[in-house]
Amino acid sequence: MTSQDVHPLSGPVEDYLKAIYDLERVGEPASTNDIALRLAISPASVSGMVRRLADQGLITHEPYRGVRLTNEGRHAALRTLRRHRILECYLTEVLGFPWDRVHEEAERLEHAASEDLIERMASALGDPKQDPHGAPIPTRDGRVEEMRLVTLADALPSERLRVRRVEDDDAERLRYLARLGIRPGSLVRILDKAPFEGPITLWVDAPGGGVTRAVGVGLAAQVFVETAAD
Amino acid sequence: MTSQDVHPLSGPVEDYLKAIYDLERVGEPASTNDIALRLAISPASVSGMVRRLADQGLITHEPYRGVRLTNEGRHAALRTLRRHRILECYLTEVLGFPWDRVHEEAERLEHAASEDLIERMASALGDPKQDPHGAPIPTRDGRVEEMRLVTLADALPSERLRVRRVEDDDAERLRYLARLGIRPGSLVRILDKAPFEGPITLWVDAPGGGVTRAVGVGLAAQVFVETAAD
DNA sequence: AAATAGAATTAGGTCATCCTAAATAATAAC
DNA sequence: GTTATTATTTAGGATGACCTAATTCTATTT
Repeated sequence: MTSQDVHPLSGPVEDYLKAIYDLERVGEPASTNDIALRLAISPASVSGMVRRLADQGLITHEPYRGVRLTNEGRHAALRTLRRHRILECYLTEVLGFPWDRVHEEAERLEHAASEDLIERMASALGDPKQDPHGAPIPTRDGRVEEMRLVTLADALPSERLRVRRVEDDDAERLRYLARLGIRPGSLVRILDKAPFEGPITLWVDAPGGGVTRAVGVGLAAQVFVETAAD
Repeated sequence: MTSQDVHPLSGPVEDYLKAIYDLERVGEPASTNDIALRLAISPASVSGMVRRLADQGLITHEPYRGVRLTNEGRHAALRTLRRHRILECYLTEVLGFPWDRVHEEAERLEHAASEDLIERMASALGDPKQDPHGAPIPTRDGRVEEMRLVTLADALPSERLRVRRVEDDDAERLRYLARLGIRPGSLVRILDKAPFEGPITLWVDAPGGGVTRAVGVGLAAQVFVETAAD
């Protein structure tokens, strides 16, 4: 019987909680600046909202040290994340949305869709475990296993790597990655990493032999990989 | 190249336009009070919003005489109406939503769904012409044929009548109508209209012979019928 | 023509969410 | 350990969308 069961959270509030969840996942409490950067709003605005979220018991705030989700806040964030990711799955798999446009659409729908709608979509899909970009979908009761993955920027040369997840927040990046053949499930191998943050040369598996590609460190940091099983 | 192509309309604005569209359909320009009643907000708030809508060129306002949609406003209203009704169809037909709950869900989603999403849903459904409650769905380019129908409260006894449409804005009413066997497509005949706004006695066609039902005038006024071709 | 009922508007607020500019606190650099 | 840099917060505003209470307008009734 927590407060937001009665008053549903506003769109902006849900966005803050998602952002904080994501920043916190890296380890440190989320800083005002990071939240501002991620939501593309001014730090001053974040300060204001942070107070309100803390008042509502969704986060704890140690001034100048950052912000952490309470259990209630984390649950709310995971509910929104589940909505978002189920929507992404549904839009791609059932309605044929292109890979690079589901994020934006889901970003708006997630605040308007009822739990009931989301669960109907989830059932229609057979309860998917990952969204189209490889992000894990929280369960109804708020569990996720966030696999801790290495990015392509951190991985070492010569091992065979399986792409597991790519950041989905930039449509153009997604289109480019798709053109390179990099998407969850792809098999890649780092051939070379140029020094001074230079380009990373990759072998990318493809039907009919692989191809060689080069990507910058910035892009590589948005691609999460795992050592390939076989 | 009208203004709202750039700045999409807010949820509340879309709701005002829908309400005005619906009120205007009856003939007279929409009055402040009627709009307020329909949106369940105070008349004072409507006065304020009306000024803004007029400034944006979505309506014309003759003070103390009412409000009319401009072409631009009408188009916006019809776009929203199309969204709403396609959503209702999709929710019932594809996702199995119950009859009485689609309105509420669509009411929220219509402000968040992109045209693209709506058109994908429409295609998946084979471009439906009516929503689950019998309301006509505007075309992409903003055409509707609003059939002018008579309500069950105004219809005369003894003719065979075909239910064409029911108001969808009250879930409880919809559940009750369904229990009575009254939904678009149903065949009914008025057996008796008690005086002084008294109950209307109906014969309602049903599998395995018809049944007799009685409804109040208020309810009957929410049911639109046509003389049955049979 | 004056009085009055009802509808619409204005006046003055609130709340959530954003903003910029200025002030302050924490951290890092010398 | 003072100074500079950077992060954060406060001060003061704006906007959109609502509110209640008071006022003004229109239309109707006498």
